[in-house]
Amino acid sequence: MTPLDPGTKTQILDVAERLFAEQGFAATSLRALTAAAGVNLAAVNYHFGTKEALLVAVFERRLRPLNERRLAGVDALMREADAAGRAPSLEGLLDTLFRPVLEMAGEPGGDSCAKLFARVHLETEAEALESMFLAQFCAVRDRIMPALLRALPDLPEHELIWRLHFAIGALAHTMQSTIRLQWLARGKAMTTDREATLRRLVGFCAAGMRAPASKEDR
Amino acid sequence: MTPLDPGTKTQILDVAERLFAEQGFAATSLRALTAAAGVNLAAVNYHFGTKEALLVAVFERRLRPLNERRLAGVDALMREADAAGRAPSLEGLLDTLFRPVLEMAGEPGGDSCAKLFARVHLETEAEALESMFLAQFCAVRDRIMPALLRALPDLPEHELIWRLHFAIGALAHTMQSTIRLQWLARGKAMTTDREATLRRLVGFCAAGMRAPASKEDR
DNA sequence: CGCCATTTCAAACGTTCGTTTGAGTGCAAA
DNA sequence: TTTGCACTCAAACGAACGTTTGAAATGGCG
Repeated sequence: MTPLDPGTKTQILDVAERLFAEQGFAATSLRALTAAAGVNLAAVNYHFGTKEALLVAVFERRLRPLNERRLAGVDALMREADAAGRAPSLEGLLDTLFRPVLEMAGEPGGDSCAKLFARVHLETEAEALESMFLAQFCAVRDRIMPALLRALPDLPEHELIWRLHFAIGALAHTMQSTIRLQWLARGKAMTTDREATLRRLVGFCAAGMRAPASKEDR
Repeated sequence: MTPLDPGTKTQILDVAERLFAEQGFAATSLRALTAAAGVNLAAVNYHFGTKEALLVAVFERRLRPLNERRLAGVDALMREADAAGRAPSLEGLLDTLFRPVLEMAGEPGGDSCAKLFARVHLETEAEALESMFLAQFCAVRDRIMPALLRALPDLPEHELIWRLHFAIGALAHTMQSTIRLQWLARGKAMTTDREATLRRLVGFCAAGMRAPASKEDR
């Protein structure tokens, strides 16, 4: 195994992330996967144990650095805000939450993982996956929620939860694929530049989160 | 088959919609499906042809009346606006777009279909499904887009497309299940009343769509 | 009743699945 | 050179899959 050779394990992870994203977890057979990866069929079970454990490994490889960047971003924004004696900026927090996801989508293979991410975000393919997922995101949630509460001091917490829920939905739907967007545009060319997408997403969600709460819900 | 007996075909549709939503299409076997429905294994192939055709039938049963209600709603709003000589209300249009989905989720079995709907919205399980899907939604898109353009006359069309995309994401994520919301709330009880959810969703998306476009994108 | 079309049924079809096995390979340390 | 270990490989395992088949029910109609 030379430095250029990614190695069997990495090769499996790369192909798995692509095929799982394209066809879904249950619809992707280990035979097709290992054939596409150019490795032996038994290699998956040797290196990862089971197919389900492979799915968990695919996610962990991407999610760990992604959420670390998010946490570091929130911390930096909070330090800045504390130093200046003011609340953190809503746009800054949303940017910190969204940017690592869009940046991951720009890495080689990351676009597949972003799609897969959006998929599994609403599937319960594996129970082991669900627990890993929740563990990964708990830290982000617990760190960003107080920050958002400070950025939006007039918003009741349960309203903020709903709106963050909506914002995550907008992010997930954006990550899923650009096919729906293209369809929505009826063939009209759309710019899918990362910074522009991020700016639009942040702008949309920031405005939505700042909307005055209806008096029935206040 | 008495009037109380839903009949084999309906029974299959009901159970399929539930199981597909809970476990996914590929992960649901026809054996488990027919056993849960209390019908013979061969009944699916007899009544629907293939498993894939069953999935299409599951969707068509729900989507047709849903999109008819949407179209009628947009037409009514446009007639009102034309009669009064003003633009249609953005909140009204979003309500018309979202309400039939939330109402379907309130019907028996409709919650499953809403989940399934959100799932397949980002899966490409079947090619026949994709074409049925697009055909169903083309009419809605082509009818509501000009209405939204009139409600937001200052917004460039490509900006509107992006923002509608985000709004659909928020809707889809809301429909998927309340589990993620509960997790976000860290166990704090959340009201999931339909009208309140609708009001929040409409308010969030209306504010997001009305946000001034950043000068880079104008 | 007897006829016919529709529907149900148990059984089997061939295929593909995830996983296991045991022999074989290459390589670094002893 | 020999031992040990990490890894790869072809082959096979039993189970489960979607689908097909042909016979048995079912029920309305002359």
